[in-house]
Amino acid sequence: MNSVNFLDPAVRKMSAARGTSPPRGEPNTGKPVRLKDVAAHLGLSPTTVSLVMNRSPAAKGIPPETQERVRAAAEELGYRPNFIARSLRRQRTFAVGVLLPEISEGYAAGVLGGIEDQLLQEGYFYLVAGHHSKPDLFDDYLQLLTERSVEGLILVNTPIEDALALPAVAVAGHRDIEGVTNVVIDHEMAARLALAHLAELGHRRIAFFKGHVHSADTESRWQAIVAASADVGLEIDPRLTLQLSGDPAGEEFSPEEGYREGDVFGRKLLEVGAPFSALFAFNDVSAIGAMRAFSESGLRIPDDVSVVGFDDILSAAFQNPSLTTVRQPLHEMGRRAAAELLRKLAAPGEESPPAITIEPELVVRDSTGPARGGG
Amino acid sequence: MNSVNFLDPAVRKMSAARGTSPPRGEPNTGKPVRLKDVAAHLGLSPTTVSLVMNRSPAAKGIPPETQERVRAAAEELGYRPNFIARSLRRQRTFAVGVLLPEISEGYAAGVLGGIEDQLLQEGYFYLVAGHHSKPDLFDDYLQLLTERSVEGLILVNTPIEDALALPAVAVAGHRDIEGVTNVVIDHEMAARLALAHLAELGHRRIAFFKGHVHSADTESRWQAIVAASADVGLEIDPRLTLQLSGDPAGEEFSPEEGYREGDVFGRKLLEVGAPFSALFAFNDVSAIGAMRAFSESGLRIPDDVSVVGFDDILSAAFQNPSLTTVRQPLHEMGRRAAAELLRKLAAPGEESPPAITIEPELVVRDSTGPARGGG
DNA sequence: GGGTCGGGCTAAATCGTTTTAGCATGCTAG
DNA sequence: CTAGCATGCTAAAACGATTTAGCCCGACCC
Repeated sequence: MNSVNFLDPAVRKMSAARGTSPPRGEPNTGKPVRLKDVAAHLGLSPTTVSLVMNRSPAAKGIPPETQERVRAAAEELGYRPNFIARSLRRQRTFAVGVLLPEISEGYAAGVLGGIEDQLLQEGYFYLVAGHHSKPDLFDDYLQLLTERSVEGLILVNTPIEDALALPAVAVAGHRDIEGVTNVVIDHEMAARLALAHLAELGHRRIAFFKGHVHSADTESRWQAIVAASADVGLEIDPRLTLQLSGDPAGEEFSPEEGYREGDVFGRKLLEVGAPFSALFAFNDVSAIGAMRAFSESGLRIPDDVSVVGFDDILSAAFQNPSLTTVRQPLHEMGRRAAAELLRKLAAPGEESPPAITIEPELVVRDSTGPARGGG
Repeated sequence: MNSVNFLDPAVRKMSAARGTSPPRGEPNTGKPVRLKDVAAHLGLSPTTVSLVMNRSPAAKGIPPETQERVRAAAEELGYRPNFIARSLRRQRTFAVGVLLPEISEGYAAGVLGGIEDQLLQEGYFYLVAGHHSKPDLFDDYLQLLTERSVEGLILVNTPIEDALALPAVAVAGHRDIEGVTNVVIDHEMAARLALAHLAELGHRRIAFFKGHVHSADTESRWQAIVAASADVGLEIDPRLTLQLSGDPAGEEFSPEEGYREGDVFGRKLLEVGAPFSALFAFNDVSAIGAMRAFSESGLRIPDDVSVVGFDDILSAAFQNPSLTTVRQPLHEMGRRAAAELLRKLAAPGEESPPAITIEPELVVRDSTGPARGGG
């Protein structure tokens, strides 16, 4: 555990940086070079070569001169250790499994990007399985990943029932599972950021879109909004609080649907008749839909109504006007999830936190402005 | 090769579907069950168990009754073969490597989704490495992937110099590399679709955004546009042809930059003074930027100017007006790339096509309409 | 000169499979 | 009675590393 060796990613990184690749000129002779070949070439035993290459503490008995010879030969022959063989012997694969609905979905792709960065930086690889939200595939892929000896799991937007046999971290996990750390956004902070911003602009009557009942985020975020409203002295008008219906899988519904829903609910809001000068939507797509509805009703944004979204999807910046929104740092969430998993792997016994909260960020753009008159 | 065995993905799929997981009630007893354990439990040799589990042709000598006993025991004990050990022995990993700039970028994520679907369907996994367009990382990751014994490579938007030691397929490959199959979009068809659509609406004077000089797509698409224009009898006015500058890495530049560039070039177009009734942009982000510039100059879309984009990014549908665009079927391109790679792996000797062209699709939305008056 | 110690290595077991080569046993054919 | 041949299995050698337990040799000590 405490030995510095070649299997250790840190050492791998070093040797990679050192350019251990075979000399430019020499063509790759058919078969790869094995440890045995290097040993034979030097008239030494594989043991010796292995000890030297891994900088094993047991190699301290081997004189520096021999060590140099070994390393030179390895370089010359273009020796690259076979990771499979190593994994088998060491019972370590330096690989983790990632379960997610599907990659093309914006949310998961963003998180995956963060996971990717962190893992590769630490010398790990990962295997991804997209289950398209079909629960029976969860188990199948869990099996396959386990067969492949992944050391841990990251679940993105993947609800599971039972405890897992491997260390795991969940992003947007919808349940509390024993031993699984959840990476969640700090809803209190998100609500505070958005409401403080609107309050500062003079808005007093604010409309809200609540998320679908089945989404885990809905309740915690709503409670945070209620609390933050009280803090800044705002009253919430139930008539101006609309619950989106969306689809049962939570974030899974298609952007188009969410957009259309925002449009529909934006109109509903106008029909209510109660005055409001701002909308805090549950997510960007519904905010964009609502903006369209408002515009078509002749309201100008932000002059007549300010709109705040949630997520900061790519197109938020491209809207006209561009959308003020609470950014979920998806990349960061992926990074943190990966980092936490690696921590668990490194310290198997230790207690790990049940949740890691990530700070959202308010991105102020052009869809919010001062409230007119009474707000 | 022609034997049906347990390592064969097809067989794996079967057994996975059969629900070979350990009985619900029994808790996972610490260590996993090995082949040897099953053999010991039955009083048979590991050989026999292996032959049966793999449905090896050599198992024909083993009576059905024994085979049944073996399978029952495997199921009962919850035996799952260790993939690592298998990979070592068989010299097959059923894994491929994917090199791409980064996942969060819309293009690569879309393609990766397609790769994912196809590979998992065929029983393969994949290892992803994001090189952030740093050429020195290409080699490093290539090394790491090779060490991990991937069987082939898929390069997404990853320009390489030399031939590769492994079977490979490139998506948006910027060069012709010996032995690497390129998956490319059918630019001729794309140009025909867009221009026919505009011509049909009566547009005669069309402005164009050309891509950055370093992007591989730029030249082929432009030539396709020139050819298609001739076909429908349109003349191209050089004054209305603006070359985007973007960034050297081609598609790599950030959406924000692309958007801003579209805005700037949209204005430039208006300053030229030559009349035009439609714009065919190089991609959606520049199209969206240009739409903003046009709107701000008091032009109405599509009444005064029609705009056609390229790519069909998520936000194209959310624009106001929604953007008519030529869709690059990224998912499909990923699928095809993966399928072609698997084909190469299955038929090592065979010649493979230097390129696979994918058909784009015109998505007509609200940013295009009939040309007014003279077009 | 015998014992001990350290220096410089190596033999062999191991990880969990697959696969080749072949060993008993019993039956049949000649 | 014996060669030949199924039948039903198994021993053992891979695959390519890591790692434990020593081996051999010379120097040193007393």
